[in-house]
Amino acid sequence: MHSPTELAQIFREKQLKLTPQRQLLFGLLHGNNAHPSAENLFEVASKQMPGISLRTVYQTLGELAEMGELQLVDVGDGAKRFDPNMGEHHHFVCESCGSIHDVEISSTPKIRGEGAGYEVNEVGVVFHGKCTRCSAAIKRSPGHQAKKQVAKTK
Amino acid sequence: MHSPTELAQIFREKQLKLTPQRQLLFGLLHGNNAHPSAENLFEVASKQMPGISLRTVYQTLGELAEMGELQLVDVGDGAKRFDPNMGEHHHFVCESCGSIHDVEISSTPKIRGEGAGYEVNEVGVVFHGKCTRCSAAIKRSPGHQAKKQVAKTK
DNA sequence: TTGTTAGTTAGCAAGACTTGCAAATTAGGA
DNA sequence: TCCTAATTTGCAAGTCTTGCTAACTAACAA
Repeated sequence: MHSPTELAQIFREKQLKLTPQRQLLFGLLHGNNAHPSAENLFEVASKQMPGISLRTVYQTLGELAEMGELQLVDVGDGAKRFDPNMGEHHHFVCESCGSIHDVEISSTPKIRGEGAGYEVNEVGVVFHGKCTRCSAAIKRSPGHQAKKQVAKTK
Repeated sequence: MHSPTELAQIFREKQLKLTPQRQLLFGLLHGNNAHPSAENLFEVASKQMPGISLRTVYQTLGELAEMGELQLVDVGDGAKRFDPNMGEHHHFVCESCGSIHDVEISSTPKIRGEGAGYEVNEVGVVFHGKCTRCSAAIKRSPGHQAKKQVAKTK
């Protein structure tokens, strides 16, 4: 996604208003590689701007996604995640702490037997496993699990 | 997933009862490659057994999934899909009609730069595009889209 | 065939995540 | 400073799923 400054420019050109809520969110999202959900962002935003509405967060995220500034990531835990990294990449989901990491893959998989005739526009790859931190934590203290960080009971 | 007969055997061994509801669902799922949602199955089941509860469908699907008889597929359209095909395979989602197809891939993608040290347990690959039928339909009548089959407004 | 009981089903309420709607605000130009 | 279209809010409502519990029944013994 573009920088907050560039986004301001883009919004101005589109006759969209540069509200404090939007500016705050631009800042929170820029360079954010934590793959936050709308709720996550709302919590953080609320600290800097008490009173901001969750509805506004959803609204803004939706607009940015529609403008191609954000990528929606769905790891099947119930809530959609927003990723400002628009470069081609895939995701690793830690089944222990729930964290999501951007990863690159050696080569994009292809459907075997092209006879199928599918017209592929996009390929999504999601790895599930244990992240470096959790994997190490388990080795350190067998029998114990790292605490959930982004835990979701879904 | 095992055949209805085999499942009956497995359930018996586990002291689980062979209710008509379960037997009906075993039959509806066996060999089903349509990737139905709980609601989908409920609709079909209701025709053969009016009065069956959606709650029961969820319950049974959950049990089968837990027993490793079903695979949960999430294509991000809101509802979980159930796939009795437990063999290693991936999915193609038609963005035109919403249908989901099982596909095999030429080679499982790997995370680039193993230095990351992730412990991968599972890799999910989802292709998005147009299925053979929809792709052909578009060529036949430009400007028109095939009707949604498994449409979801999510 | 009947009785017993642990396992099941059916309903309904409730929870999580989103979105639609309408009234109240406000950014930004005149 | 004034105006107006764009925004923000709060709340209701919708979708998918699960928790809870009373009523029911498959499975087995007598």
